[in-house]
Amino acid sequence: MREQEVSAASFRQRVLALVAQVPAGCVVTYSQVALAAGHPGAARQVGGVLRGLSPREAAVVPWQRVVNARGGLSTYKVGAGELQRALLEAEGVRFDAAGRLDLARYRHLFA
DNA sequence: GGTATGACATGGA
DNA sequence: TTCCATGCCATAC
Repeated sequence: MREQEVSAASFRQRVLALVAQVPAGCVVTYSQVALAAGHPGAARQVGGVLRGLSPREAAVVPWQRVVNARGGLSTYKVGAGELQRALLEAEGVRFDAAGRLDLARYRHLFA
């Protein structure tokens, strides 16, 4: 999606476009996505968008690369958390004993 | 069009 | 550093 199209899209569309930009092996926080989408403070809605992803969208958008500010996973669906962690580890992201990843190391910054 | 909801963030204890 | 309460705001009903 081009930048013009992104700016004209709804918050939901922007979130999907932004998350799609995150390269493998990197992650971003909900607040980062909200800010980049032009709605600072709407971090909660980022989760709301990902919550309602259709199976087809979930297959295209790397939703597993979106984590909370503590570097932890916040998936609400039982099982999704394990899947998310497995996907990230497959991309080279390591988790510590507390189940959190090193944001300072894996965080992706939007342009 | 109003109300309820929620995959978060942040500050204080 | 962890736990609780409060604020925020687009979506879904």
